[in-house]
Amino acid sequence: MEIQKPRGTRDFLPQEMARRRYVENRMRGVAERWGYGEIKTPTFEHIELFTLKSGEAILSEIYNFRDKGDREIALRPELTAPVVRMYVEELQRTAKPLKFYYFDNCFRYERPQKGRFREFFQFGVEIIGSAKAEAEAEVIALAVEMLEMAGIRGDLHVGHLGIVRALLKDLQPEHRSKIMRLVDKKDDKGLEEFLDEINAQDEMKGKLFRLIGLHGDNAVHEARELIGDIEAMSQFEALLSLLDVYGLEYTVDLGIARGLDYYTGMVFEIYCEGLGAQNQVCGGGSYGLSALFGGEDTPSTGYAIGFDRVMEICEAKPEASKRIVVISFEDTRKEAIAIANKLREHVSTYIDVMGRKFKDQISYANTIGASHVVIVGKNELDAGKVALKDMRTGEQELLTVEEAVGRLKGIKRY
RNA sequence: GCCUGGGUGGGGUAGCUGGUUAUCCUAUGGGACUGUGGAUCCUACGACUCGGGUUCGAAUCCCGACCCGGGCCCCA
Repeated sequence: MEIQKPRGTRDFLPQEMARRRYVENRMRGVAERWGYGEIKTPTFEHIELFTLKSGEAILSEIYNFRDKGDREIALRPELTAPVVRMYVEELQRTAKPLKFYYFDNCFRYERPQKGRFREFFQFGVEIIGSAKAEAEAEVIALAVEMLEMAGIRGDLHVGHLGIVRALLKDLQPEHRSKIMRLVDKKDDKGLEEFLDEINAQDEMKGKLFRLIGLHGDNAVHEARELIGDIEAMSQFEALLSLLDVYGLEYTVDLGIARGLDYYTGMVFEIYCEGLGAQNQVCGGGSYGLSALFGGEDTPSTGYAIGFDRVMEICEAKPEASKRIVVISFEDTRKEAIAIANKLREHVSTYIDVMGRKFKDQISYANTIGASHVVIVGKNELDAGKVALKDMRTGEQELLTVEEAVGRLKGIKRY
């Protein structure tokens, strides 16, 4: 019986890895230019980290196990919780704001689908220590630019939980959470039923439905009329005006909600075409998690990009690197290896390891798409030179190794 | 966890109203052409996802598992 990879995991071959690294590096470049520093956290954590954040319900979708020391361990299903844990554990007394980015694999026990795997990759950033609209706007702008660098233009939707929450402030906390979940699901019918069930006032009901239905240019003004002059409203307006400064296009959507209480205000999502049911490539918002993990309250904001979904739709193609193949004969193998080693200081160089004959070596060079071939034969060596052959034109010339290196270094990639 | 479509060599396929040795293309290894590539020829390798059942006989029909795709649920 042949062993297969576990369900929902993937192998990446060199061609695909080249694409992934290319996009990854472009995203890294953006993060670095914006002054964010890379961090790395463990692949596994104590399971409480994730149940504290998301509740016991996530256990069914988590890879967990008991280790030999009888600790309950989980493979990380996301990276925000580990980052905040790291902050609480060792960085609370450092200058704010802290700006981090990460790119790593995460694990969730879910049914695989298009754009959904059991091992998947997230590229994310967190900015820790600021509750200001400036931080929120920066994070959103950074997300958009990162996606643009990957060649992706999505639909940006921005909302603010504080506005809907203010409307619900007199309700019991459990009722509020339940309502936020229903809003997030866009389950209007369920929402209506639940509101009836708890005997919500008609006035509030009406306002709630109007709020979450607001979209587009006038959404903010209408929201202000509905809800009045509250702090969340002002901050949201401040945020939107900053998004204008960044030149971003966005849709106001107060229907973006989160059932979980640690979200503090701004939330945003970016959607793309071509992904089927998993059309969200990026999600983020402002949150307060550190108190939950035993630290001081620290406002933060961040996002995570679904890297695999980005790769699914992006057309970015790295330039193919040039490849050189050194070709030799039975009586010049050793000299050829030495020459190949010199070429390797400057260009990607192959040499036969199959004991192939001359003609088959050229044939192999052809099938792997070598741009040039360096022929090391007795005739050439006697003249102190090698033959450099351009595989595209077929032209060939006698050069010293140094001359050949110079020639190859000057060649543009293609 | 639910609904739905599908699994034939490494890749792509024919066969699938049961009946010889499972078809073809491609890729790969070796060889021929004995220091100049994509060709040609020879040769090798290599599959019915797995397990039950029906049958004289199953790639083909039935059931289950596994895997892949699409949609739900979830989306921290």
